[in-house]
Amino acid sequence: MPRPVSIDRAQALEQAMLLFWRRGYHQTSMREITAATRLLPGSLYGAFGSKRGLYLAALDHYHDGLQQALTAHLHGTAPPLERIRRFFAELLNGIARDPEGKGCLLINTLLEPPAADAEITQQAAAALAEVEAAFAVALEEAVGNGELADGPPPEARARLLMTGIFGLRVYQRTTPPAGVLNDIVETLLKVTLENPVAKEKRT
Amino acid sequence: MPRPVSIDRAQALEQAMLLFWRRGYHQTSMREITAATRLLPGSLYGAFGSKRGLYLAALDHYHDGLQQALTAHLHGTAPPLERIRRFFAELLNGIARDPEGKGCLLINTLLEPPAADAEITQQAAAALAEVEAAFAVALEEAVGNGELADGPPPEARARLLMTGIFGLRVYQRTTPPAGVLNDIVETLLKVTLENPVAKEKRT
DNA sequence: GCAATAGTTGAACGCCTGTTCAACTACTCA
DNA sequence: TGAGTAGTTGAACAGGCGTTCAACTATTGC
Repeated sequence: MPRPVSIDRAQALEQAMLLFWRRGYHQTSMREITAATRLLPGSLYGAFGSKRGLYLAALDHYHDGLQQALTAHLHGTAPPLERIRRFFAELLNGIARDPEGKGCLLINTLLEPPAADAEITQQAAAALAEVEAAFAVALEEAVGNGELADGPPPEARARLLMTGIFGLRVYQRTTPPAGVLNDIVETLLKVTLENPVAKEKRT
Repeated sequence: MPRPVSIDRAQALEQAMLLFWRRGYHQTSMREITAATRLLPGSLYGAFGSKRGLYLAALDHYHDGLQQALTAHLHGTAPPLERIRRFFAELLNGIARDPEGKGCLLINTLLEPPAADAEITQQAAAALAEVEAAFAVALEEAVGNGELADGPPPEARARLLMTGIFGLRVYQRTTPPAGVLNDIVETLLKVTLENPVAKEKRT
């Protein structure tokens, strides 16, 4: 009986997410979103309820993409340390392919000032915690493997890697000279993953 | 001949800085600033020109405070590694004393979305670069000292420490369980400053 | 005591914001 | 085919924004 939905929710979400990513929550106006999505305010409000609702949905959408990246690079069957290295290589790749310097939407969200909106903060933090958990699993595996010597517990090492990613995203905004970010990752992985008294490396 | 200035520029700057720190640039309105400083728009515009001018001045004001902290903790005469450890201890202290989770104004500035305002970004980045330089000096001294074994060059180690600070500020926003930030710093300092093949530690 | 000077005052400006809603439209089922 | 239904449309709303400026006021040098 009713008129069928004709708006492309997924497409709208993608456009809105890109806008929020580029310009942040408060600096993105609903009018910009209506322009980018070619939707009118009414449709947008019908589909997402409010600007905040749209942001939460955009965060979810970003989260989906992140999970795909995790599956592709961190959950594979390659040796765990190599998977971690690949994940960071992919991260650097992403930064290089991001001349606008958008960074990571989740991290941007956490740092976007008020941090007063508990639900939004919580959602971003939870998504990032998944990455940390994936690191911890891979690290534990690596220790079990003999690939990685004992040292700080996997959780501590995972947190250090996360801190590295977070820090990298801040560093990125200082528009550092080329190569600096790569050097940072190299040093970070060296001190975190190469243990001094390491058992023989597999060649 | 003229009527003398009666507004307290320093006090206004301090209040404005606190507001920007707490709520960010775009979410702080001039009206809030007039309320907090008990100044009227005209006086504020007379003294600082624009909201942007006021923000740049607030950034400078924050920078002054940071330089004092650097002098107090990083430029001392204690052994360099100990100075670095103290600086981080002070950082953790500051975070613990910041229940609002304001973080660091410079880092907040870098992550505040558009990053389009080159001058503002530049000013924040320059202030942070001073900290990095101070780390590098202390690290070089430590290597010269024998306190710190060879390893990654001082610049690389300094960048890693900065990345750690940046990452810590993001972590802080996820409202992690108590002790996690301390653990991160501990691990970070361990892997960065304790070299496996280190020469004898001075006791 | 009186100009001259410049800081102070706060109402007002135009613009932009997130959101609403009554009219309209396209579709389905009987 | 026609009634019913719900998605779509976009003008309009109230309120907030950064900023301005003409009137006012406090001070100083003569």
